[in-house]
Amino acid sequence: MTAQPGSPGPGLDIVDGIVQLSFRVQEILAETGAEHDLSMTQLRLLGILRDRDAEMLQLAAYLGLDKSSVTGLVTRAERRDLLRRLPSPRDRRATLVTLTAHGRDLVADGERRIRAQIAALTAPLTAPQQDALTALLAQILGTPAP
Amino acid sequence: MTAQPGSPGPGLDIVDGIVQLSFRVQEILAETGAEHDLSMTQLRLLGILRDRDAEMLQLAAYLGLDKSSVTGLVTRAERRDLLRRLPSPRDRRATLVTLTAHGRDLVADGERRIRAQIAALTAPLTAPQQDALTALLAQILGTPAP
DNA sequence: ACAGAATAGTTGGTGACACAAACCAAATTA
DNA sequence: TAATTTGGTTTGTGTCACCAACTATTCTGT
Repeated sequence: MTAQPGSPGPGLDIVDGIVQLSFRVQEILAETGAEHDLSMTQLRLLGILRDRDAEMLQLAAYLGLDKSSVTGLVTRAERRDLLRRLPSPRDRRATLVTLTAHGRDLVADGERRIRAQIAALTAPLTAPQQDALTALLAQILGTPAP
Repeated sequence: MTAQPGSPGPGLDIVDGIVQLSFRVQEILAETGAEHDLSMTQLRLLGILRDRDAEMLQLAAYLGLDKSSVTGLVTRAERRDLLRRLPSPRDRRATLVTLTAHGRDLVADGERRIRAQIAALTAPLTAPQQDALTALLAQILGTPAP
C-alpha cells in the first residue's frame, strides 16, 4: 500500500491499485472544485442538493457531519449565493436548503468537468474493458447490476 | 455522478462507479486512521516516511502541500512521538524527518488494518475477477503491469 | 390540556489543517 | 565577498470539524 497518489510501484497489487485510484479521483474532484473555489465538502453538499432539497439534519446525515458543521457550511455557501435557507413547511423549527439558480449552474458545470476528467482516466481502456470494469465496480459496491 | 458514498443508483455508469468506490476507500482510510487519531494527511505523511526518511521540502512535494503546512504537521506528529526531526547531514539548513519506533509500529498496524479492509471490499469478487480488476487498474494508472 | 421530553438549528469555544507573506540562517553564484 | 537562492519557521487568516450549551418548536404521557 503505497500511500501516495503518484508513486506507482512496479508490483501493483489490488489493494495498491484501488487506493491509488481513489487518491487520483479525489485529486480530480478537489482540483475541479478548486476551480470554483469549492472544497470537497462544499462539492458534496451541492451534489446532494442537486438531486433534492434537504433540511439541515438530513444534510448532516448525508455528509456524515455534525449538525453544527452543516450550519457553517451552509452559511458560507449562502453568503456566496449558491443556496438559500427557507423555512420548512413541514416543521417550523426546521430549515429547508435549496440551490439558487447560480448554485445550480455551478453544479452543472462542475459535474460536466468531473465527468470529463474521470472519463479521461478510463480512456486507456477499450470499450469492452470499460464495460468489464463497470460490472466489477457494481459488484464491489453491492449495486443492483444495471 | 451521484456525489454521495452510500447512494448506489440502479443504473451505475463507469464514472459513478469510480467516484463511489473512491469515496468508499477514503472512508475506510479515514476511519482506520481515526482509530489511531490520525487525519488523512497524517496517514499519508507516515505512509511516506515508512518507505524513506525525508526532508521537509520533499514531504511538502510528496503531499502537495505548502512547506509551512508541513511544519505544523510534523510538529504535531513529533509531539506525539510518531517521528523525530534530525539535522540533515547533507545541508545544515535542512531537517531530516524520520519515524520513531512508536511511529513505525503504528504505521505497520494501520497498514495491516487498511489492507484487510480493502481486501474485504473486493471479497465479493472471484479470484479471476480480482486479477482482472487489478489488470484494469494497472492499465488506468499507467503502471507497468506486474 | 399541559408539563416534561425530544427534536431542529444556532452559537461559542477549541483544534487541526491549509495557505500566503515575512522572516532567518545556511548555501550557492557571480 | 556581495548578492541571491534555498530550507525552514513564524504569524496571520480562513475553512472545516467537533462538542457542549442554548433557544424555539414539536411530541408524549398522563
